[in-house]
Amino acid sequence: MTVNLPPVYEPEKVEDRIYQFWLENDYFKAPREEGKKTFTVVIPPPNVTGSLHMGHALNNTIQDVIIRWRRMQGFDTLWLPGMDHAGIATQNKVEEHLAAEGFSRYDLGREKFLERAWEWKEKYHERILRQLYKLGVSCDWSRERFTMDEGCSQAVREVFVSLYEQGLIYRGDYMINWCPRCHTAISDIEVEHEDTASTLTHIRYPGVGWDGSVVVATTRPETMLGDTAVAVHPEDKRYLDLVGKKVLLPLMNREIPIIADAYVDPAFGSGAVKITPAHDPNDFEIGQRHDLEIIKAIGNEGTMTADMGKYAGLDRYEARRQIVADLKNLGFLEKIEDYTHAVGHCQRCKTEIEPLVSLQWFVKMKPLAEPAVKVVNEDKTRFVPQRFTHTFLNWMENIRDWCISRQIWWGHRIPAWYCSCGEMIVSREDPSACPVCGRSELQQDPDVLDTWFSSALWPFSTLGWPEDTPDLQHYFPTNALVTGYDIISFWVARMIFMSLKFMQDIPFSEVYVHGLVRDAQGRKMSKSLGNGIDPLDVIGKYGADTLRFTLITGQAPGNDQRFRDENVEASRNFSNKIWNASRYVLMNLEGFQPAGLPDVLNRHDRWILDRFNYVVERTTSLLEQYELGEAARTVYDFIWGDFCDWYIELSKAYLYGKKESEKQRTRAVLHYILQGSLQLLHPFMPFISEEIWQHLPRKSSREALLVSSWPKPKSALVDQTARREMGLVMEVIRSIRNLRSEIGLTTGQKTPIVLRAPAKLLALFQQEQNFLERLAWVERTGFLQSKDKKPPQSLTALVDEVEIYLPIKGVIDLPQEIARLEKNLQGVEKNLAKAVAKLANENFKQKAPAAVVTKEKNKKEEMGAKREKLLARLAELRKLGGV
RNA sequence: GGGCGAAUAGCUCAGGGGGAGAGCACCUGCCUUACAAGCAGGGAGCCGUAGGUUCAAAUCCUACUUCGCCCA
Repeated sequence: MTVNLPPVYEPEKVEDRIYQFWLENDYFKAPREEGKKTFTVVIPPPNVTGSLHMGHALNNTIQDVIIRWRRMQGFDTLWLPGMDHAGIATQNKVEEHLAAEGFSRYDLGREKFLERAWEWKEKYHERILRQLYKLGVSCDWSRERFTMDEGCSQAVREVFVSLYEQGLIYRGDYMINWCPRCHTAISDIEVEHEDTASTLTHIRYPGVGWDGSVVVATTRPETMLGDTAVAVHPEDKRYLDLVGKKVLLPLMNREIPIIADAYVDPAFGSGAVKITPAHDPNDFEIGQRHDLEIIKAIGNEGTMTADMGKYAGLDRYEARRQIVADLKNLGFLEKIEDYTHAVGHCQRCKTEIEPLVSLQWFVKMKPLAEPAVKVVNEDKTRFVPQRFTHTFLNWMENIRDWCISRQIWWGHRIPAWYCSCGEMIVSREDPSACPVCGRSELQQDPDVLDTWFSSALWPFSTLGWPEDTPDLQHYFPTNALVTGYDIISFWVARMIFMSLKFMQDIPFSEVYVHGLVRDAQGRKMSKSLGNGIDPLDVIGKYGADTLRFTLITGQAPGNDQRFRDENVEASRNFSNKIWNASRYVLMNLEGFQPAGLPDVLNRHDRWILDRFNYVVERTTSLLEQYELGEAARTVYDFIWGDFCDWYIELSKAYLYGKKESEKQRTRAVLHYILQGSLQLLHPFMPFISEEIWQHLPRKSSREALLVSSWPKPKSALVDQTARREMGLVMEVIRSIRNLRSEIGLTTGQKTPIVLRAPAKLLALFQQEQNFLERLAWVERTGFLQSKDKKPPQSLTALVDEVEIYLPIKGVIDLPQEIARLEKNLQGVEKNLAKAVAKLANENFKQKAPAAVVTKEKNKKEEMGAKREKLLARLAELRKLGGV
């Protein structure tokens, strides 16, 4: 074969073609082979709101690494892709878009608005798909799903109706979080709390039928209009007499009772708190306990309700100003203090949340949460890293009922219908008539379900549930779920309890949790800061492999990472290194027919094979532990540090030499190692590895790298002797290079050296002479037995028992050489002292493992010998210098 | 207030009970026929502070400091 590859890797000429090649051959398609071990991952469906950001790139790269590796390991592998309709987020986007055209969703009406939303979905769906292709992910596109497609919608309806029938979904007036801008209820976890500088307003409520007054403090004076009680702690002596009496609510002139409730913190403020059941979650609960009236002071627009007298219709903030002013004028204002507290904001639009009481649908959480807690406690579903188990359990154990209705249009409409006779029908099929009165004019509930309701079913709805499909039987439960720690409670927790409820099984056995991708300064990437980096830009500039490798090597489980240009360049350089190493091998492989490893291998071959074998074992074990970053670094170190820096350099002596048998043997090993390296590399850098693989001579011409077999460690390749001997040879070469560099020799200026060593080691270096001279720019090597006389006028170095002499023509720079050796000696003495101290300790000798003690003994001997030699050498030099 | 994480070379970070690591940056020398996106060499760190466990602590435990995140 002829090889004509450019000396710089050009990913843009390779990646699209390779992806197309994979697609055309259906390599990503899960084969569903009966009896074969499966490995399933469902994608965290990206929102169809816009385009993918760096977090998606990380998330999908991690999944692809895992999936490609498992596929190569021979699992029946399914990576199921899809996207999420992202209710509020998408609706907001579409509304923004409409606003730019000058109208609102109400101008359009529900049906037309939904058409626009679907158009939006189609557009961004396409866009996201293209981005995923660019990233190189190996999803089974034939099984792609969407949370609002027919099957998923079917699943949603089945779950809703079934939970309703079991009393686990109910409709009721409860405290919810209302976003006045999105005009919808949102669940507790969609509220982001943020510490805000505010004020604490102290208001005096005068007694009714008794002398005196009670002072209450609030951060939200405007809610006082809806107060229906003042509460104190039952054991608070200051107020014992007052419980049961009444106060007059200023401005509204309403008489409200003083009640006792243990919720009240007697140490806070005056120990008395105003109770507004309609506008505070805790007050609401107190209101339930004491059967208090609920008076809505603030309506859905964030303005004061019609019953609020002169304040009716005012914006809540404006009302606050006026109320405070009025209280002051009327003498009810006690004082105003600065105060910092957490204020809830809408996750989507950052508007301040208004707690409101309203009629919504809820999922009763307690019965669903308990089994979920159980499976996690029993390790049936395992979080990696483990500490995220706490996040999950903490949330699950303190869970409140889940508000699932949303007052928007884009999403799964609630399958409840109302008849004018008062009947409510919840049904799997759209009802045509009221079962009670027979009327056919039924109104479907206008609300849609929380987006997370459908994503909670994702691991089984995508496999065909509620139908009992072959895919569902074969691929469920899934194996790994890969996601960011920010959505453990939103998504992971809900999948677990829904799956337990409807599949009677866990949805996945492992949850790999990754962190955020931040900018180079460690800030969160965000639109408002404008510091986001588009993964497509990086791919355009450096290629997808480079982006992937950067993200993976920056990845420590559960931790955030910074995205820095330097790291991207390092990865790009690595891909170029691989490219050029492969070029070298390929150039030397013309006419080569792979036939496995030769029977006779020399020391260099045995060394690199031993190293490779170790790297296979280590990489595999790191992947099993989800230590993807470490795994990638292990492969990097091997390819660059062992294969390129050493084996390829060693191989040149054979390939450029005359012996045909040596050429053949070396070619076989180069081929073997390159082939194996590409396999280890493939999950991380799929494109470049596949591209090179396609140029590599193979037994079968059709085979693609991504369906080749993941290497397995082989005990036959383990070679301690080669490891030890080559370790020594390499160390000696490094020492010679070091000596040469100390005196400023360039690679062109070759020097003779003399090695002095015990006979058995001398033999090793005589065998390696050619390589040593090549790699250390040596022109002549002299060999001396330990008993022979040392050469004069030389620089020296010591490796193990090998003394290295670099003869110097003319005069050595004595002071410099003495300083160098003294520094050397310092290090040796430090290590020697440590070893001696340890060995002098009886406890150490008794309690430390034998291997450690032996090691320490060897160290002591080695360091002792080294010290002797250095001292002798120093004495010599000092004598020469007359010091 | 409760929980979690981070603190290691100038920078960004791995590692993890027994001789301090990488990449980048920096210094020196090299265009050595795979690669200057490269090669060879080098300097550089009481592994946050204080205690404790241990024969042995950068590593495990406790407290503290600083920074960050989550929950109330």
